[in-house]
Amino acid sequence: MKEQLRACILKGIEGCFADGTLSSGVVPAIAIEKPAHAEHGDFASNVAMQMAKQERKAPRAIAEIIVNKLSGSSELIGKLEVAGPGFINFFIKDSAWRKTLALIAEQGSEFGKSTVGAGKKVQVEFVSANPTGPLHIGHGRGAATGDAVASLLKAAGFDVQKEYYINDAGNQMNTLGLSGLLRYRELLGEKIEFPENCYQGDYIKDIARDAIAKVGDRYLNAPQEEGVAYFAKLGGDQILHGIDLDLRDFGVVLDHWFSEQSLFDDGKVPSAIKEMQDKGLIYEQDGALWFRTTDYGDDKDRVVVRSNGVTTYFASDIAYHRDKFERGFDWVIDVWGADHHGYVPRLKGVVQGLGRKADDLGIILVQLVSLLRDGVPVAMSTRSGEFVTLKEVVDEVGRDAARFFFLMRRSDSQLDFDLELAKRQSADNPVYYVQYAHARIRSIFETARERGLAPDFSALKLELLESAEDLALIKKLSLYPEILEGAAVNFEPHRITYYLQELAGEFHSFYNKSRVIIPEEPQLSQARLFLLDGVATVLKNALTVLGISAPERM
RNA sequence: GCGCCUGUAGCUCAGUUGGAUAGAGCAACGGCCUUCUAAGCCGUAGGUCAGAGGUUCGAACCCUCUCAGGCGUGCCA
Repeated sequence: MKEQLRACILKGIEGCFADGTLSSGVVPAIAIEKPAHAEHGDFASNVAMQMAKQERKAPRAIAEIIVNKLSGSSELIGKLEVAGPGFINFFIKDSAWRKTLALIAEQGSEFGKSTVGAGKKVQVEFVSANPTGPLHIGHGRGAATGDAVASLLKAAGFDVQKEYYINDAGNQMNTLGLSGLLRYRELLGEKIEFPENCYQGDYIKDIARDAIAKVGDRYLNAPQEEGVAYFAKLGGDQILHGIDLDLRDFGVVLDHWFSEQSLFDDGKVPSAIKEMQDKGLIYEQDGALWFRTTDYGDDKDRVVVRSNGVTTYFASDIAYHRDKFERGFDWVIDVWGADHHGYVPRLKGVVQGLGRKADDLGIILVQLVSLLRDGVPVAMSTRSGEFVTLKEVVDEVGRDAARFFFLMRRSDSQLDFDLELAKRQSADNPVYYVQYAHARIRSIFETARERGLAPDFSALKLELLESAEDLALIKKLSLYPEILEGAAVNFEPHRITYYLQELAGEFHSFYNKSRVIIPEEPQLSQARLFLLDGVATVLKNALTVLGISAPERM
């Protein structure tokens, strides 16, 4: 709708140049916005104000000229006004709005999707939690965000792959192995002082028990290194498997799992370091190798290989991101916890060092989640192992509510997640509010059928949809495509949750004011059924893109 | 110290990338079910957009400074 209008205005201005009513010949970028107040029309543009300088005329005068040119020139525009300091207000004809409904019916689940992505290859990497413990609620927000962004980008026409990076190569794996080994020895009767820096959670004991079942006491008296290696492998595999299951229960299915260790096995870490050395981006000092991240705006250079010869996590990251681009991705997106924000400059530096643009790497920072129960904070401490896991949350509130709540806020603002609110089945709870709208519509169709009013959209009289409520709903529906696209390219799934609440609200208002099944007015009934079918389609499309179900009945 | 993020109604948050009289939900108060799902709707009230300057026709949004909170600042991951 906006685009059509934009083309219209452009044609009008060019027309003015052609007949001499305007003279500068310079057309500014035409901004079209949706005014905050209905009396300012469906859309408004400030082109006249933008042209004022070049034209050497008062904005309102320019606006008048354009309005004269435009009036009657399009079947889109019903009424035009010059207002305020020089705005042009556009009132779109109702008939033009109603065309959205036909479009929705025609496109169905495709409605809202676009092709801006043009098939560009994008990778979204998210969660990527260390395989040293189960996913907690913070990972849940990252998972919901990454998954939603991936599916938004897909809807915007990108070719998207979802990847999980497994940090299976650092110190933490030794710690995991040691934790397992100690619990194992403890279970076999040894008295153990369990170190504070080991993983405290009970899942470690489960791993130890599993080991006893598998290998008995084989590692009781074996050299410690062997035991640590064994438990690192066993624990890592089991925990990773559990993570995959938890994610699947949450509705998240990764396309690819990438092992950090494989970078070493395939020699990709040294070759990446060599490339950077050859480019002069890595230098030696104090026996260590440093990457010149300060060339790219970082506070200080960063160590890649320590003086003891061991590579850092950063070295793996260089190799990993180099590998991503070598796999042919045009655009690489990382979803991180906001506590990693300090890594942004150095990784942007790496990407540029690889000969890419800084923007070829997109980074989404996901802020902390505070868990509440009826407004009271739930105590959480990762150190003691008393964290709340994603699985516990999903089991308690359900997948749909959990996903919706995680996506309700901008990812870089902190999130309060109230378990009791998420479970509540009332208007307080936005998930149910939205889903209820969908179920309600389906229920109306059910009732219509029972009463012998079979939907028949072959001879529609859409002009009967003329009430304020009818049109408000239609206008809200026609907004969906641009909302979807904006949410995708800005990595902002919360725009969809807000839109859903607005659309559901518009529907509930409609419902309380308008009747759909009216025996004495079959044509209006059919038109309204057609309208509601469109509402249900858009509700479902938007819920689906967030990975949330649209129930038929509640 | 330096860097990043945040500061909008009592609470939780939006604000279409600089537009017209700053919005929604919750909480509060008052109404609406013999009618297609009350898991719903309507109304009332609520604001120094942290503060101070600046940029311009126009600022919650851009620039500078100040204040408050969070995070980061390792040859850990």
